[in-house]
Amino acid sequence: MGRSPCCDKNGLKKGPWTQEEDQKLMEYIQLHGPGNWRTLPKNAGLQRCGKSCRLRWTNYLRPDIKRGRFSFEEEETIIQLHSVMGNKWSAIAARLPGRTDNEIKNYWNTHIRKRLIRNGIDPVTHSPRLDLLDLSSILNSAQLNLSNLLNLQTLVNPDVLRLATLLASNQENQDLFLNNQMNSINQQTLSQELPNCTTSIPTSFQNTRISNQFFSPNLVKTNAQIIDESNYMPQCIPDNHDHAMLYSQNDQFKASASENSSFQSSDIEYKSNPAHQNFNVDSVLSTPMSSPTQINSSSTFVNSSTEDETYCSMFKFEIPESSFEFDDLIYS
DNA sequence: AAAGTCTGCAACCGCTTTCTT
DNA sequence: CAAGAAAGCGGTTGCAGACTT
Repeated sequence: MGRSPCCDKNGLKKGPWTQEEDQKLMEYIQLHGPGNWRTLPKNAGLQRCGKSCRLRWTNYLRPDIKRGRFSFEEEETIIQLHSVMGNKWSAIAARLPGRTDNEIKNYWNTHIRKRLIRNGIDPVTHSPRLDLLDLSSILNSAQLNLSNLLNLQTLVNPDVLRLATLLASNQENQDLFLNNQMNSINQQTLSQELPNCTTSIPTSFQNTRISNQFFSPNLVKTNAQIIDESNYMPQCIPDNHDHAMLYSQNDQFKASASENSSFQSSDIEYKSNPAHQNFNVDSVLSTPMSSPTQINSSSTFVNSSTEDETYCSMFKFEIPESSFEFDDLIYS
């Protein structure tokens, strides 16, 4: 069947609306209400097609539209809903009173999407972009070298062995390995350990798991600065023994930690999200820096805000000496 | 200061879904 | 039930203003 565009007719105006046109449209709708868009332009004295009038009304002139910058809460809602619904802008807009689907779509494309990409998060899947992972530091490790892997083949996780065969291979294979490694550790090694999060668990895997399972409903977000910029990238395996990074697979949290913490409690500002019911930063900040900090669902904080719109949340914790042993990769 | 480039967003396009006759 | 119109929807475009060179 197909329909020709409603604005194809000669004489109908296109492009930005003038104040006079807006006024005519609003006055008409105030008198007659919205709807019947086909006849509306003629009756209202507008040289526009009905569709153009409808869009102008629904996206701009409607009295219940909230204008202005999106709040943190709105942005969090958009990200969370998008992770579930994808590009269903109207469905997302239905849960954000006063915001139109067009506005949310624009905001996503111009702000949120870019920020997620910048932070190493795939805006489509809301997962970390493992293609950005740099394996070089891992592979240069004395404990994680090729000979070790091959010598221990009877003990280690089969996925680790796969690494040995993939060392000279391409990035895609490396990604595959890491995905498998993460999944197997998440689902098998850690299943009995959580939610206590003992420090015997390889820290990076431990927190990847935690953030997904326990923190995602309680998003805390603020302007934040990464402590160690050089290490701010999606990374699941500690790059050395006293520093590790973590992030969640759905952009709910990102964090980094260092045994030689470069920040002190007094340096940290934090904001709590009202939606985060169990937020309790004091318990973390009161924990002596020298003692291991156990992570639990009520222990989060964020670094001080910066000019940059790099949003992230951070967990502070310490990694015990030599916590990341090669044995950590062995099935328990 | 001028030209070029980037960014944000309103508006449009065309396809799909829903409604009306 | 079918056909056509209206409305809904998501992707894309174009332009004004901001920013950079």
